[in-house]
Order: sequence, then structure tokens, then C-alpha cells
Amino acid sequence: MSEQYDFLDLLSENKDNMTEKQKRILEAAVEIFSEKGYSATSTSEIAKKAGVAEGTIFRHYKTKKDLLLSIIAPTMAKFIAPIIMKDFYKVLSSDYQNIEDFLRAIIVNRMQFAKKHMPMVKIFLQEIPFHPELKEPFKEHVANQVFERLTLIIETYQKKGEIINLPSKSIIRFTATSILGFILARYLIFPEANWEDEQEIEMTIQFILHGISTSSLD
Amino acid sequence: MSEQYDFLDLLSENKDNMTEKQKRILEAAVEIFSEKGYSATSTSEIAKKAGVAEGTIFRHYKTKKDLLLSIIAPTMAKFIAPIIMKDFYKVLSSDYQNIEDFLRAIIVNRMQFAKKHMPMVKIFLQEIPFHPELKEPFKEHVANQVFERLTLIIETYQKKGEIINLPSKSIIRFTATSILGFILARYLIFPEANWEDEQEIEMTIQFILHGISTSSLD
Amino acid sequence: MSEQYDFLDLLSENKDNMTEKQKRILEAAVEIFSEKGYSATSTSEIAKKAGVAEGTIFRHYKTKKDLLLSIIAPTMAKFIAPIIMKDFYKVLSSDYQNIEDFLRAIIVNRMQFAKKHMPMVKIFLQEIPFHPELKEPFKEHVANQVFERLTLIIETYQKKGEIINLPSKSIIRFTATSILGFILARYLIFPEANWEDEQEIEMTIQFILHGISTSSLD
Amino acid sequence: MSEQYDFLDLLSENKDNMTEKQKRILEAAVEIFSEKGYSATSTSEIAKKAGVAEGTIFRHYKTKKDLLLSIIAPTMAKFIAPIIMKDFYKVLSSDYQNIEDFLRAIIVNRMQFAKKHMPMVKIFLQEIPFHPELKEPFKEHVANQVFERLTLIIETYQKKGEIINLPSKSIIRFTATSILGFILARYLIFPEANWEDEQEIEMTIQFILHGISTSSLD
DNA sequence: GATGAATGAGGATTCATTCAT
DNA sequence: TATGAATGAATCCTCATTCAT
Repeated sequence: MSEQYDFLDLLSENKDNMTEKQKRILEAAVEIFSEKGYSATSTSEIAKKAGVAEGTIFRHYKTKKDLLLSIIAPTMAKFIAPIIMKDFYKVLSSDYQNIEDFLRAIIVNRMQFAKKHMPMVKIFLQEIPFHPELKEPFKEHVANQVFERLTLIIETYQKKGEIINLPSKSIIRFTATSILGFILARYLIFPEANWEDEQEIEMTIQFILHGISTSSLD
Repeated sequence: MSEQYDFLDLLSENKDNMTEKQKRILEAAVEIFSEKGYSATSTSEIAKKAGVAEGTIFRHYKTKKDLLLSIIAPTMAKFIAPIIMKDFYKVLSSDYQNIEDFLRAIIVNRMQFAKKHMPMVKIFLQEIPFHPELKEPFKEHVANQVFERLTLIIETYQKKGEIINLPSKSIIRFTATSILGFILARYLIFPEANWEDEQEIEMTIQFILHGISTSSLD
Repeated sequence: MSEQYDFLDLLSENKDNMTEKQKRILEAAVEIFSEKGYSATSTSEIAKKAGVAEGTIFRHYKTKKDLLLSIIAPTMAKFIAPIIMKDFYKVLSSDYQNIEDFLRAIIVNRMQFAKKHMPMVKIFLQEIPFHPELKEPFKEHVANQVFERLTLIIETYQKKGEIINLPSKSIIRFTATSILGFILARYLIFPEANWEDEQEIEMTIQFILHGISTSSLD
Repeated sequence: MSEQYDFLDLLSENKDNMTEKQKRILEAAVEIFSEKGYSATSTSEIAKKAGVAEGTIFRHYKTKKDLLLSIIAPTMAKFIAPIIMKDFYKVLSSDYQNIEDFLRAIIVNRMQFAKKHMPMVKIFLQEIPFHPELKEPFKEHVANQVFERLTLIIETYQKKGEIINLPSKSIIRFTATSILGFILARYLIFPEANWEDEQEIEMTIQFILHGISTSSLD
């Protein structure tokens, strides 16, 4: 109830086709899935929270699983969207003068996303391991598309001499791990702690830079 | 069936009191919980895989939840055990000459644990968010005990001038994040990739060190 | 199936809201509960006799106990209803010239009730002792309301000199015992015996009168 | 726990053959059956209360039903025993000068029995209706033996002109009903009320006498 | 005789899904 | 489109009973 994640903009492709009830169903599903997990959530519970009849859910989503997919698929897409954007690698030469700015942009941007859509991110993280049919497209997109793009970017920076010559796979891991570690700690694990966001972001950037850039002096 | 995690040594306190059947129930439960999640696993499924009657499960574990707890509780305990060991902080002055050796020891040790008990770790990670009664003791032990110990250690190194003067909370996050990121990538997310463990460990250590030590020259 | 107690008029308050199936469930439950007792009756048995799916029972009654309560509560209410009717004690001065007519009216009236609703009365008698939460309201209503009313009536007759001066508690016991003893013998214990109802009623009335009225000449 | 009904003397025929454990099983069974009813009582519950292993019950009683029978059968026998005693009808001419003394003797005697063995009487009353195989011998003994004896006695008194000329069946009903009504009110329904036993007994006797004796002057 | 681990049929209840309205 | 009564398979769990020790 209470807060309302306007996660609906994640589903923009057909958001306009949605009835009011369908939106309420999705909202309710996101909220309960994220609290109790997909398996432990009953469709009648969703119906009740959404204020619709039990049957109504199945008018819009053939099965309970369909409802889950309709939440996860676009989340996954949007989560990696900025990275696989066609013009993403342009940033290298244009928008961002250096890796530091680049990292900062990524972190801030993904933090906003996480903050706004944490319930869906949580569902995503929880359910991915249990649904092989979700895993497949995920690996295909992330491990292939994202990885490929990032590798390109890193190699460019390496050629420019800004990043040390370690395998790009490792560079990606260090960076992703540090960023995700921060974001998950911030919004998922200890959301109620007192976070000095500005400061933590800077520290995290410096931590990463020290590890991957050729020279780093504060 | 198939592979057999000898996770039973996690429960060493009463392993000897266990019936043969009880052991088979635990093994089956660990395997299926880790594959499909607690909620999506039925007790009849566990019974079948364990080769016992369904009623037998409930002779040993009052409820399905009890069975889960009997798996998670000791896992949690053992997972953080090396860190809260009484003589753990002795390592500072004695066994390990420097942070590097210290980090290496931790990583290698926790990797072994993860490798051996990945199914239980997976259950732990998946179920913790959904069971507030599990969350509580976890936070109490980890966030308090572990955190406290690590803070002590870090401050000691900081006084010695080996670690930079950032908040120990952040130092812990950077380090933990990098280690866990590596271990989870290694054994949970991409276990089938070709990993050069030796090399990855060294790189990870160097990455962390660059970020947290006062002087780091490769 | 077989005979059909139209006990549904006991539940007249919401009889109209009931589905056809819900009615069949109640009928089946009354029949089997009365034959085998609540505990020994399975919901699958009720469903089968009612010709509905087992799940349907739980759509209408949250639990098996709820089903029992929905039978017992109104039975209890109706059983004592005529006695706690607002205008019941009016009978003293108006409708009934004397105790004899009064007793006759009560007996005939309660016999009709018992005859019509014996299965429910049986359930009531059998289950009351085992369900403290049923006992409470029963004692509160019967022991208080009924008792209070009857005491008033008896005292009135005593003042008129028609009933001997024993404690009204004892008068009530003698009378109730004789009436209930007759009704239970008639419809519960030996229903198949040849009963000359008219004659038995008169004898019972005379038996009571001899014991409680000041002068009794046949 | 607490109080201990020494109902075992009801089972005197083989009380001596009983092991200590068997006795404890019977005691536990009587207590729980009487509290919750036969069907709602589990053998494991009985075993626990008796302090024996679950299997032990079945060494002594082939089935749970057997255990019930071993409680009910002798209770039934003893309950009617004084009435069908061979020399019972002797009382007419010898011990008791008149019906009044006879009634008093019966009441006092059965009150003692009821007080001592109420849990078993309760089990008896509750379970008889649900076990046709118990009903049969009951009807055979009570309806035949007891009834036959009492009819003889009543007819004797009627010949002597002490009891009015109503059908003996009705006389029996009035009397039994009044006595049982008192005893059950006294020990089963309102055991915790303040009972003036002496007084209530006398009133009950007088109530019965007024109804069945030819002349009754207080 | 006594145990208690093991059983598997059966218990109450929940659930995703269907379909007539 | 929306409903919600109805379903029956599946769920967790209990139970009386058995049997090797």
C-alpha cells in the first residue's frame, strides 16, 4: 500500500494499454513478490491487495509465472539499458573526459534506478536463480552484450594508458563488484543506516580507481 | 542424489546423534532447497529424494521451517566463525606480517568454505531476506560481532600506517565486497567458466590493496 | 442424503445469501457430525456427501471448526429463544391460566423443536463439552438469561401460592430435568419405541405438578 | 496429572495382571479421553502423559479402540451393577422399609460412584452414541436386565399400594430422569456450584415421591 | 516387556486456474 | 472486462500402527 513505486515506467511499452486494474495488479504483485518471494506469494493475496477479483489476474496474465515474467523481463532490460545503449560508447570521447567522470555517471545513474525500483531489483535477484528460462536471456544479454561493450570501453582506456593492463574480465569484475556492493548495501541490506551518499560515492570511485587506473593520486 | 555435499560437518555438534535417514533427509533438503528455493520445495519431494516416507521428515523436524533452520543456522555460524574466533586478531602481530598475507589467508580460507558448502550458502543467501526471524540473529552476529572485530583489526593497521584513514566501515565494505564478489562470481554465478584461481586471487588482493593501503607498488 | 432436516430455517438470518452448494454442505455436515461426532468426521466425507469439491467447503467456512460453529451457534440461540423472548413472562398472566397449561405449552413447543432439529441438538450436546469457546457463551446465555427469566416466573407463581416454597433453582432443575428427560428419551435414546405422545405428555406434566405445585389432585 | 481417579478398581478382574505402565496408560487415557473425546485424542498424547513409549500402548491394547473398550465396558458394567445384583430385589422386603429409603439408598450410592468415576462416566456418555458395537450390549443389559428388574420392583410396590398405577416404563423414566438429572447437574454440569448435598437429595426424593407415590405428605 | 524410528494413508487446508454469469 | 464460486491437485502435517532392537 503506502508508497507507490512508479515502476510502471519500466513497462512503458504497453503501459498505456493497461487498465487501471491491471496496473494495480502489477503494483501489488511487485510489492508482495519482493516481500515474500514469488513462490510464497499467492495469487489471491495479490488480488486482495490489488482490490480486484481473483479471476481478474488471469484475464491479464495467463499464469502466475506470466505475471512474474512481466515484471522481471523489463526490469532486466532497463537495468542494463544504459550500458547497451547504442551510443553508449560514444561517451568515451565526448561526454566524459576521463574514467573518473565516467564511473561517477554510472554510479549516480544506477543508484537512482536502484532507489526507485528496489522492489523489482530484489525480485530480479531472488528469482533469477530459480527460473532457468529467465537465466538464459539474462546471460545472453548481460554476459554477452554488456560484457562485450564494457570490454570495448576498457580496452580503449587501456590503449589510452589510463587503465592498467589486466584482463578486462577482471577489471569489469572489480568495478561491477564495487559498484553493486555499494548500491546493494545502500538500498537493500542497510537502507536504514545513515549514509553520506556524496562522500560514499567519492570514496567508492577512488577505491576503484586506485585499483584499476595506472596512476592515482588523491 | 548425484553429488554429495558433505555439509554434514557443519552440523558436527550432533552429527553423531543422527540416524542414517535423518542425514539423508538433510542432504536431500539442502540439494533441493538450493535448486528451487525453500517455498517451491515440497516435503514430499524431499522425502522421495531422501528415500524415506514423508512422515519420517516430521519425526525429525517438527515443521518444514524447522528443517530449513537446521540447515541455515549452523551455516551462518560457520560462515563467520573464522572471523569471530577468539584468537583471530592475534594474527595481526603474529602469523601475518602484513595485510597482504592476511587478506590472502582470508580469501583462500573462505573460498574453500564456499566451494565445499555452496549449496548451503546459496540457501542462506536466498532465504535470509524472507525470514525475519533469521535476519535478526544474522544482523546481531554479523553486523555486531564481525563488524566489531574487523574494525579493531583495521584500526590497528591504520595506527601502524598500513591502511589509509578512511572510515573503517567503508574499508570493510570495499574489502568484503571485493572478496565476496570474487567468490560468488567464482562459485555461484559463473562456476563453469575457466578460472585461473591463483592469478585471480592475486589480482583481487592487489585490487583491494591499491584501494586501502597507504603505499602500494606492484 | 436420505432424509433432509430442514434445519436451514435455524439459520434464517442469512439463509438467503447461501449458495445452493453451501446449503448442501451444511446439510451434509449436520448429518455426519450428528452420526459420528465432529472429530471423527472428515471434510472429504462432508464434501462427498454434499456433492461438492473439498475446496468448496473452505470457500464458505474458513476452517472445519467454523463449520461446526455455524451449526451450533444458531441452534443454541434457537433452543433457548422461546424462553428468553421479551414477552415470554407475559404468558403468566395472560395466555396461560395456570402452570399446567404453561408447562404443556413449553413441552409441546420444545418437542416440536427437538423432533425437527434432533441432529443439531445431538451435535450440540456432544460437542459442547469439548469446546470451551462454545461453553462460555452457552453458560452466559443459559445459566444467566434463561435462569433469570425462569426464576422470575417461578417466584410469581410462588407468590400466587401455586408453587411450593423450594429454592427456585431446585424447581427449575426438577422441571427441566423431567422435560428434557422425556424429550431425549423420546427422540434421541429410544426414538423407535412406540410412544403414546399425548399420554406421555400428560403424565409428565402431572409428575412435575405433583412435585412442585401446592395442591395437586388428579 | 494432579488428581488420580482410582478407577482401576473398576477393572478389578485383571487389575493385578497389569504392569505399572499399563496402569499409567489407562489412567492417562481416561483423563484425556474425558477431556477431549476419543476421536480427538491421539495415542502419542496418551503415551506422553503416561510416560511410556508410543509402541507400549499397542503391546497392551491391540488398537486404540481396544483401549477405549477396556475403559467403557467395565464402567458400563459397574454403573448398573448394583441394580442387577442377584439379591437386589430382596431389598424390597428386607433392608428398605419403603420406597423413600430405597430411593435414598440408590441416590447416595450412585452419587458416590459418579463422584469417584466421573471421567469414565463422561467418556461413557460421550462415546456410546458413536460406537454401535458399544450401543448393542448397552441396550441389551440396561434396557433388558435393568428394566426388567426395576419393573419387578415397581410392580411389587404398586401391589402394595405404595406407587400409583402408571405404566412402570413411565415410573422408571420419571425416577431415573430425576436422579440422573441431579447427579449430572451436581458432578458434570455445575460441579463448581455450592451444593447442599443433604438438602438437595432430600428435595429430589420428595419430588419423585410426590409424583409416583400414592400418598405423599411432607 | 519396552522402545521409538519408521511408515504411509489420511487429515485439514491452500492454491492456481476455470468458467458461467 | 470483470467477477467470484467452484474445482481438485497438491501442500504440510498427524496419526495409528508396525517392527527391529
